[in-house]
Amino acid sequence: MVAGPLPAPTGPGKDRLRLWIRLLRASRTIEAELRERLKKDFNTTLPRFDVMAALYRAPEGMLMSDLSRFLLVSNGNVTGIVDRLVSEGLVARARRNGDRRTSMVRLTEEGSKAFGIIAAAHEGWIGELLGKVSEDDARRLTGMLTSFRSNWEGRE
Amino acid sequence: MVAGPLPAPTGPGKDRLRLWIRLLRASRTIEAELRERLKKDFNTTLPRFDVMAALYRAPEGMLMSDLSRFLLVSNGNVTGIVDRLVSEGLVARARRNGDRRTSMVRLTEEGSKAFGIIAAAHEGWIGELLGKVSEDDARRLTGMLTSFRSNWEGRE
DNA sequence: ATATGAAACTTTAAGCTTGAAATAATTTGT
DNA sequence: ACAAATTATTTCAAGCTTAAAGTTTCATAT
Repeated sequence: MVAGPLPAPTGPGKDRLRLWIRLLRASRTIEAELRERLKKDFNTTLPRFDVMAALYRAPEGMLMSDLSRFLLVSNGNVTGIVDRLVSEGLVARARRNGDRRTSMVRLTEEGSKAFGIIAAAHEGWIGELLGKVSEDDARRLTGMLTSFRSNWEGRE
Repeated sequence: MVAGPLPAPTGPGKDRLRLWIRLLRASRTIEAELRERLKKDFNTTLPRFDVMAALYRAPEGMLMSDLSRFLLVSNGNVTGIVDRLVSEGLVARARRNGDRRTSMVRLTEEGSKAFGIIAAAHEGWIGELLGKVSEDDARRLTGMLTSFRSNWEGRE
């Protein structure tokens, strides 16, 4: 996937292939940097951060399946990450009266406080890592990616 | 990381944060689709495909550390993936005369043939998945991401 | 009421991923 | 020549990830 810059293929379809390779390399590069900083500065991981970010935006809580859908990862995956966050006291599962299959997952007070601090650092990092992208280009790129997403969501 | 579309934050730095979120969601969406197709159609995985793609471009072979650097993953990671490819007969390690710490890793004949077939399908998939992105936007986006990369490489 | 099926979640097995520690071979400084 | 540092790689432990199978609970249709 992360194929290379050297031979510069040409021909129909190659432009999109090249775009994909660049996209993937850019996101992997940034992801790797974020992982490292999350580990060094806050002793946490990207998946944990992702889950906490989702929950932070949903004070009333989320179902496991909501988290899974929102984060684009499998059910079983979320189970493990939430288990660890619970054991660290950052997240709580609350059984519901209505449906005993489900539980509302939400940040604890401690989790919310911790996330606030990490999120502030995170936003600063992104500003730094993407600093060379002009505000203008950032908006334009975002627009293109958004239209990609809406096209995509018509699928499946 | 994969934070959401809903509240649409505003303020300085938010444009870049939003860009990053879109970038990550786009690449995860495409990656997930590719994984699934690689599994279903060829019973292989994205990491294996990545390694084979790198080796395909280097008929003379690559060192483990070259692979690691090129693919942006850790050393130990490459060891495992290559081990599995070797056990499947798709890749071979060749001890070198000069430096007995290293070995040249290359595709076997079988591996090269297999990769050719998979790569053709892969290129078709990308064309399909990114089909809604105009050639023009594709080139522009690629350009922006390329300049991001060159800025980045000045770091560390 | 009760079987049938669907939904929400967890568990499992296999593989991916990292950072750190361990091994082995080469290079460098003296 | 030889100790020390460096380089290339593997091993290890912990955690992430998926798809598939299993469990429990709920909804629906007789």
